[in-house]
Amino acid sequence: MTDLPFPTHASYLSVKEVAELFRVCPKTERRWISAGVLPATRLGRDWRISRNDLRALAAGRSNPGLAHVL
Amino acid sequence: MTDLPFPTHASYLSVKEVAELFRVCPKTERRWISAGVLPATRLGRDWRISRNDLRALAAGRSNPGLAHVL
DNA sequence: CCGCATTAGGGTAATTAGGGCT
DNA sequence: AATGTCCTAATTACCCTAATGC
Repeated sequence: MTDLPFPTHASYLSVKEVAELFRVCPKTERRWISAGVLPATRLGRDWRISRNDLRALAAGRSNPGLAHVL
Repeated sequence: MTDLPFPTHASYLSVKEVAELFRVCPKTERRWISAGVLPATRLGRDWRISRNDLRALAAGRSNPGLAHVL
């Protein structure tokens, strides 16, 4: 049911994909990257976010629901 | 047939959306989050509630109908 | 090399979180 | 004790244009 906006086996996600998953504006996500809150790698012009770093971002505390998705 | 206040396939919901679903003030819901009654993930400034957690909560409260919708 | 499509980045208005009070 | 309303500060979303890659 709750389809992921990216392949389940993907290790690196685009800004757009992460934005869709968490329902935030891509711009906000780029702000997090600029602020160093969300680690990301620049590939050419755009950004790639690693799944592990994404977990770390949201899993500051216990997040049962997060494990199901990431 | 009841329209949900959020996209059908969304994995994460905003406080506002869940508040509309339960028909409570967003502030009340944030209090539930603070109290640990409702698991949630903080992304930047905002909170996101996992759909799975919401299902679990509904099921735990013997609310099969709601759990089905979620 | 040119045009098309997509993403990044800037500025501004709107929304949210949190505290105090009822 | 718990919920809802009012208020403020900070963050976010929407608008646009420029830049990059294909």
